[in-house]
Amino acid sequence: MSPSDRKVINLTPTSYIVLGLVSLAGKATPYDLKQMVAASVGNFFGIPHSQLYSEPERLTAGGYLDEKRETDGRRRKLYSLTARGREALADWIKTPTDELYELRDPGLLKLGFGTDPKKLAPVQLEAHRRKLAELEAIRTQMKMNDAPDHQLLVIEAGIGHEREYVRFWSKLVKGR
Amino acid sequence: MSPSDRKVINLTPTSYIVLGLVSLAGKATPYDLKQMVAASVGNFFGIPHSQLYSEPERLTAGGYLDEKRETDGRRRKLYSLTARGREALADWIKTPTDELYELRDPGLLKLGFGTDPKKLAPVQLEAHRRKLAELEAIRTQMKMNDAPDHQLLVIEAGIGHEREYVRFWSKLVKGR
DNA sequence: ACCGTCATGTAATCGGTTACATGATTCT
DNA sequence: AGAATCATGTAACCGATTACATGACGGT
Repeated sequence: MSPSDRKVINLTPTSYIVLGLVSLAGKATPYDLKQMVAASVGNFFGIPHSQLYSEPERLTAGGYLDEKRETDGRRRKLYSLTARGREALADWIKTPTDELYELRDPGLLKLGFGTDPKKLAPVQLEAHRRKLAELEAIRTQMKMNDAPDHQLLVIEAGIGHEREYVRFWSKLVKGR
Repeated sequence: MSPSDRKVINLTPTSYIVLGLVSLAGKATPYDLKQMVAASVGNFFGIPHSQLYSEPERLTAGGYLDEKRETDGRRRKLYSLTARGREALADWIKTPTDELYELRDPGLLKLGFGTDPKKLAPVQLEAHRRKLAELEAIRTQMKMNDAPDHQLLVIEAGIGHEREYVRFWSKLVKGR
């Protein structure tokens, strides 16, 4: 593809996730991405697998990724970074942001609209406890594998939040 | 509109926010909704004002809201709940959910992809401190206005999370 | 050889975002 | 009266979700 028919596309958070993961892997198929997402960002929000097929296509159209199809039976699509993609990713990574999170929490939403906390709190507490345990298991795993420090930190941030949630819903279970 | 040409629509979290706020207000214009959002859910995630025009239309088409236009000069649209809307909202509120949050945090994302924490942490810390102060101000305000307990709780959950963030980024500022 | 699960993809739709535009108040 | 801000809306586009579908592989 010549630079002239490169389509102008928008880079969304999802785009950077894909670029970042491809960068970590060197080359990746959508399925590889799916696995990597499940082990990392997927812990905090879901990306449907179909988007891990469409987003790389978009990024390829924009000139950020390079797509190669295998020639063997499965003919999977293999993506890797172009120079442009590498640069865009590096720029994004190195620019600090003061943007805050977006938190969509159906439990808190229902609470705010007046659901009975006695009914809701136990269910949420249980779910958050499970999630907390999951994250702690991941942390243990990462430590064993000598995962880089910054990745560990992200999981630890998640653990901190889950602890906070557990405290919060525990209070409500007890009737505050 | 007769029930037969009621369009089948999906109720998303946004739908319930609109239904819930209309319920609290009795009647509301999109602009009223905008104000209410800013004072509540808006603290945790943004809803563009245009959606507070389109979503009520969708809900009206689905038979959940009733739309009346003022006859005076401004001819604003006034929405109120239909029986169907009231029922859908009540059902949603009273059904506990074990669904967890979705957290989109650009700061954590960059951290995970290896940004320099020394650069990022101060910026994030500052932003979270400001947000924390905001939420605390809202809490004070709500207490003075005798806001219902459950609404206070939501803000307090937010405060808990902001404190956690402040702890987290503080550690990183200090170089951990 | 068959069956279940893992893996790989496409199509259609729709909610949500961005951009554009203008009318009504309020303040100086 | 003019400027600035508040308020109100529409239109176009696109990223994201849902649903549909099939191919490959591993175990029994």
